[in-house]
Amino acid sequence: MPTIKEVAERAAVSPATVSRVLNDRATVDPSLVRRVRRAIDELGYQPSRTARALRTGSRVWTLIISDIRNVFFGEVARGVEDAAQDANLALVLCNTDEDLGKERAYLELAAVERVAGVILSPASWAETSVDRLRAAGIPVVLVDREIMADGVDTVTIDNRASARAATQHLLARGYQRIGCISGPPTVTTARDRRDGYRDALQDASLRVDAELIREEGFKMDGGERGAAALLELAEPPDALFVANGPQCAGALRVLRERGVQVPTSMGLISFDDEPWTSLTTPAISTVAQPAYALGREAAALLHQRMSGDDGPPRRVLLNATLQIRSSSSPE
Amino acid sequence: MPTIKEVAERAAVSPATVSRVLNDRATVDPSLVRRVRRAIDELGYQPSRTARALRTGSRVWTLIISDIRNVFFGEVARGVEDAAQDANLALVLCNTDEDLGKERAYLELAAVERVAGVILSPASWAETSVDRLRAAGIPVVLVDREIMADGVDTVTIDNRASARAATQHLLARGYQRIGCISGPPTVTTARDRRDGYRDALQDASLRVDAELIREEGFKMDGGERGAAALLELAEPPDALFVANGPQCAGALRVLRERGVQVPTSMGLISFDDEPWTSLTTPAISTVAQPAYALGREAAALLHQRMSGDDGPPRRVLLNATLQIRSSSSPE
DNA sequence: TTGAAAGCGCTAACAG
DNA sequence: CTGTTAGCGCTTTCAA
Repeated sequence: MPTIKEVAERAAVSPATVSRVLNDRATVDPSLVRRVRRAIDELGYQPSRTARALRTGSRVWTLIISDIRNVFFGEVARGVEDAAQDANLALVLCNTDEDLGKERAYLELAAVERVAGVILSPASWAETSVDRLRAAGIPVVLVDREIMADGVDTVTIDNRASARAATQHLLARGYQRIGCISGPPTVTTARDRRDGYRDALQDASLRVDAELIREEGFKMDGGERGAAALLELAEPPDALFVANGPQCAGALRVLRERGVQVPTSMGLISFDDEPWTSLTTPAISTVAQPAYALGREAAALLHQRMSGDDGPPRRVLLNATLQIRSSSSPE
Repeated sequence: MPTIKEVAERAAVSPATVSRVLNDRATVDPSLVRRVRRAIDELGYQPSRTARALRTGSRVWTLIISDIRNVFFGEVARGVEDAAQDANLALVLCNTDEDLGKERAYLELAAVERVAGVILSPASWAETSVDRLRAAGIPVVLVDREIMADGVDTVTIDNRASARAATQHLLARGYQRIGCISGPPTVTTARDRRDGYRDALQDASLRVDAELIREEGFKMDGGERGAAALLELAEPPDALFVANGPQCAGALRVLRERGVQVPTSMGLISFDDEPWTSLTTPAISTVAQPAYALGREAAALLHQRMSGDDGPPRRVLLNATLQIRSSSSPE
């Protein structure tokens, strides 16, 4: 791998001049520019990002998501990725699998590497800390989920309102006793979606029955456990509101196994409009989140912060939409 | 952020000694070690990986996958990730979305960054080139798919044999006219699965009808197009062999829209045992790939190469298994 | 066993 | 406009 020095020698200029050409500084004589460019081509020279980073700081963003198998985060990642490419930044993707230990390690790594910015979908509201990053002056944007510490930019949807709308939809269709499978209350999306569910019941002057609410892991097996528990109730629900896509797959599997008919014996609506939700029989009603847009929006915010914007922390809300299909119509 | 120099001053030693302690060189006096360790703790010192990389090369692996929304690659990534963590290496994940331009950019980036190793699921057999990496002495392992250039380690399943087994299964169940939806023939998995399908027909002394083979993109819309085209044939198939998970979702959507009954009017078997395949009605028979294991295996191979193993190129084959469900039983 | 010094490849001040 | 010089933070000779 040729270095800047070799290019300089070949072009018979100093390394500084090569550096200027490389960085499009206007103050170089056109004839020298040409000579340098030629030397670069002939040698197939590529500046070392490592060396450059040592001087100027990195051109890398870190995106830390909490579950790579959840299609939602895949879409978020694509949004961030496209934005990063537009901004000529490299993107490092990390997956915590909802594990606080892994998350800590990745945050630490980002701090140590002095990356240019971090987009994070935190594994927990109370325990996830971005202090190390902020202390190091690295801008952080949260996506999808929030944390306790304030002053951090976030991009989310209005989870509570969307959950409420979804639950109201079930009620409007005539379901009477609605169960809720949500995620760990240590995660804001889980908490907010559960609260939105409650809101809807209260709007309808229905009692909120604690045994109808199951807070399980945000993965497939969580949905399985939640559905199993609700079915075993003395008075089981006649409809289910489920708080994320993987959980919905799990819940559906259990309903199938036990021969519970959807939507007649059990109505169903879930967060996350994964591709397969329109393929089951019946097709599943969902809350469709603008996942790609969430990613892009978070990236845009991060970019602003990198460019020196130090205005007050922003909280961007995007709109989710109900995707009504047959799983939520009793007849 | 404190530097090695500040630690050295505080411990009243030279930076060289701090470096030795940092790297567990045996040749440091125990009392000095203690002093240095203390200084490190007190300052909260963390060595800069950037600076270190400039001297010693990076401790980063790059994993380049071709479609982040495909659950299969999510599992592969988890396998690589866990292995990387065990080996105390950072992992950078890149997604090409099957785009050769993006792929080229990521490969270039990996070369320029002089990463410690690359695991790649190439977007194309003929056009993907790892020459830049190999010229730079960076070890490469291919996962899931192969490329034309030889001498590169690969970890895959036996796609041809598995496709053949899947098609044979449909034949054994009595389907007579089997259609094939595969991916772009520029990708080895697509080509091999198509060939395996052909093998099965030939084994059964059936004519291979070219119009029954659709080679589309490896994403959902590819499956939609393939299924639509096959249904419009003068003599449409009575069963479908589909070459990947996203395509299967697309194909199924089209069958639904047109009211084609699975498995009675149309048998179905597909590669990739995605979580939802057991949830549709009927549940879908699949070729289950050991995705996580593929990732781990590729990582293990890369690790060997990093450790100086320069034996002949290896070709690791893992076993896939048929997951038979109701979509492939005509009665 | 330890320290001084050089250098990884690049950029930025400062002269000229 | 250009070159010289210094230095980013670390590791690694080489001497002592």
